Amino acid sequence: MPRETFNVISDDKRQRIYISAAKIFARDGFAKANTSEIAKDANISKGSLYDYFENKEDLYLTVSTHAISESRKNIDSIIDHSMNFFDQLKSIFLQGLKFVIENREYAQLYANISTSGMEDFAKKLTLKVEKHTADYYKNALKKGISDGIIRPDIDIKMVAFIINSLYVILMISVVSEHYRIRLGEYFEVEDAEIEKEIESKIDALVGIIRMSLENRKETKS
Amino acid sequence: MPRETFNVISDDKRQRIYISAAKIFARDGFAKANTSEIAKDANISKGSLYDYFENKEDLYLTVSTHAISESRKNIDSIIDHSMNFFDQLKSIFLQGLKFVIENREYAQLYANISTSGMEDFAKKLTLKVEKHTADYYKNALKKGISDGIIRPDIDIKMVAFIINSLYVILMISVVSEHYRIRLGEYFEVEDAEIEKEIESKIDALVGIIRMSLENRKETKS
Amino acid sequence: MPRETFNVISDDKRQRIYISAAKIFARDGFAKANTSEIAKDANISKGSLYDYFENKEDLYLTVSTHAISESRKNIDSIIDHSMNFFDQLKSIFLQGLKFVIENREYAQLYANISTSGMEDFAKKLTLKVEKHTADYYKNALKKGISDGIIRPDIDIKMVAFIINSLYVILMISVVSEHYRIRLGEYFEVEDAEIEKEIESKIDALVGIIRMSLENRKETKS
Amino acid sequence: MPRETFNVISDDKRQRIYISAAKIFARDGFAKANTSEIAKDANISKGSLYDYFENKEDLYLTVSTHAISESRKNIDSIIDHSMNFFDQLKSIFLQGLKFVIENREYAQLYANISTSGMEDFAKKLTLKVEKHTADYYKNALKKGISDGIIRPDIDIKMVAFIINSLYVILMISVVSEHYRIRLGEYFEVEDAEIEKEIESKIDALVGIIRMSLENRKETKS
DNA sequence: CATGAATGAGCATTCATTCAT
DNA sequence: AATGAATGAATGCTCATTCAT
Repeated sequence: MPRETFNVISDDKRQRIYISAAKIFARDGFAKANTSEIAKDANISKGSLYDYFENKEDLYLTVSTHAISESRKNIDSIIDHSMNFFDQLKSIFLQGLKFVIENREYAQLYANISTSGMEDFAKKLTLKVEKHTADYYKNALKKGISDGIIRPDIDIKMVAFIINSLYVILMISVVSEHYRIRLGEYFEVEDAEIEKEIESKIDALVGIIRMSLENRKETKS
Repeated sequence: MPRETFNVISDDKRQRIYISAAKIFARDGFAKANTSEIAKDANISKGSLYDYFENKEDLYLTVSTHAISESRKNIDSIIDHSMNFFDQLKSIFLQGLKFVIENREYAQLYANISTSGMEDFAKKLTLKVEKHTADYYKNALKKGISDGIIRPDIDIKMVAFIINSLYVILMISVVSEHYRIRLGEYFEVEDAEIEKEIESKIDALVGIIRMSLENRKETKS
Repeated sequence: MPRETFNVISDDKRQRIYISAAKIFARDGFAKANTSEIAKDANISKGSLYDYFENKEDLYLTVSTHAISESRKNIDSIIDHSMNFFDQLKSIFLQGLKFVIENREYAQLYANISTSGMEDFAKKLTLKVEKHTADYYKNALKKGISDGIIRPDIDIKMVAFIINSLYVILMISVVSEHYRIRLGEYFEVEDAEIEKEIESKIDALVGIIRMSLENRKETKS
Repeated sequence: MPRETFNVISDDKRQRIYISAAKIFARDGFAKANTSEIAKDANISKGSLYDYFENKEDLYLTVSTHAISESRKNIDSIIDHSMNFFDQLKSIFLQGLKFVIENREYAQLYANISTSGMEDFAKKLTLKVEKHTADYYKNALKKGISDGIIRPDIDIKMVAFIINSLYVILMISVVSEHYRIRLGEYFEVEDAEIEKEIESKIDALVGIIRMSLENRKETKS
């Protein structure tokens, strides 16, 4: 929904806008964020911002969509469908963690969509994000079953939901103060160690998932 | 942190303030919420609001703390430590769902703590909420192990974290537009059916958890 | 349409607002007028202005309605229905002129309603102003006819329209630069003498009207 | 005052600018009108507009002058100085009405000059418009007197002023919401019938003027 | 000559907070 | 203790005008 002009400007300028808007929206949330500050931070004028976007909401939606799209591209780029499902999972969790650490604002923008007052944004953004991921998990599970490495009696929808829920919570635990503190409490680690802790626990987490899903007959044979 | 006067006023007035503030903060989020509207909705004057609370943040903190405390009391009241762990889990999930449906605002207030701009609130609120829950799960798991119904080789912290994460996501999926849409996509149901869907899936979810944790030797014997 | 609060404040403050708003709206027109300047000029805060009025339009409408109502009250107060119609006319024109000179802003507010972009205001204001005046003229003319001093064959509606049109143009000629220059050109006088010129010509104008309307039979008899 | 470039461009482009600017200034008034919209409507760039005109005011002045000049040319073209004065009057009113109906924007531009905030414009525009008309009426009246068809005892300046005032009000009553409503109230007709009503009343209006001015001796003889 | 992206002063309106009554 | 009028900083957005291309 950004105006035509936004697609015409230099890549550099467009990037600065993405970065500044992501940073400030991520830090302050939609309502508190200040469009003037975003313009100043991106080193453009307020007027230009409104040449590129219809209004604050349009800017927010655009930058959030961009953030989500980048996150997805990042994950998609490392998925190897020929890999064993559980190895894929591990790659996804590790790569996701890496991306979130390097792009905290993007994860925060994602987290904010679930907030009060963001219902309109959720209606416009959520489906396009989640459907892709849900479909991936469901298909990968089906394939795992037909490949004989996953138990055929699982509830695919439920398992997909559970796996992605754990992914979401882990990633948000990097960028949200609340979830950081919560994770620190569960794992009994200091704030500064959260990222390392998460990374070190991914193996174990995928192990638990594997233990629940793996086809035992397969294992025995 | 509310002023002393807040504890002196009639229970009815205090309740009205809790209800109105919860409703409006839950609907709009902290930044967008309007203190005048809260005062009007609670049928008190703006001046009184500022007699009871230092500022908007104090009001928010107070009402959120109240909401979280109510949620906890509700869960605690139905926990029966003598029950089988998995049955306790099922009770907790069902009771939590019921409470969230009846007190959507409370769950929304909880969800909002994880938002951008709420870091200060998280620092003040999160620990007191999560520690209690984390401790419960860890102790219950330990007891399950010593009772022989839970495999002794599990990572207690991790399992506690996973179980509560699923609880949190399920509850937030009732009240957050984003998570509702997401859950609808995973389970392939319409928005209107979300609550029923969650309720109907709790059995299966606890079943999966049980399958992963249950002590097989015990089962075999 | 002003808010309740506007009726509650001190008369002095209310007057200051009327005066400042009338002055600035009259000087700049609706679009160019600055609400901050009005507040400052009235010695109140911007916030208060918006406590009293919903928005700029509401303020404009309120102050214009007040201006028109004052103008009318002023004329009504000197109309003596027992007087000869032509003498009434003369009183009205003279009194109107005096009021306009002393309350230029009020006349300017009236003049502005006819401007481009003021259609919405006209729809809300015009009828209530003009109906009263139109009715007065029509009734006074009817009475003049039945009293035998006005020719019975006149087109009452047309004559009422003509008389009021001349009144309107004369009054606006005091306050509108355009109409001042125009009147100066017709009467061949300098700008500084406009008011005196108008006053001195009222006799002649009413004389012309009388000449057109007076019942000649009556005169002859 | 437009820049030289404005006289160099194609007639078509110049016309488009006149039409678009007249339309938008007439609709919104000077302050509210948007130069970007005018440029877009005229199918030229904003930059070009500022190549042709110094600023918004220059554009306004130029287009208003053009509008007034067109109005005058239109009237002048049908005046037949050899005609009886009252027949000339009738022609002028009828032709003026026709022109206003077909060129509403031009009449609105004229009407707007009398508005608050337009004083500078009035100083630059009014005289050149009104002097021509005032002179015409004064001369025509003098000729009428010397021809013996108009009473020699009239106040020529006053009569010229009155006649033109009625012309002005009638014409503005077509294009100004305020004056339309007002006229509708005096003549007791619906808005949709205003134009027809004015046309049908021109005969009567000129009749009244004739009755006041006509030389009775002439008539009797 | 023409273009339209860029600028930033300017403005209507909101809202947390204070304080006189 | 309660009230709600008063305050003014803050903010989203507009638009006349400029200027590099």
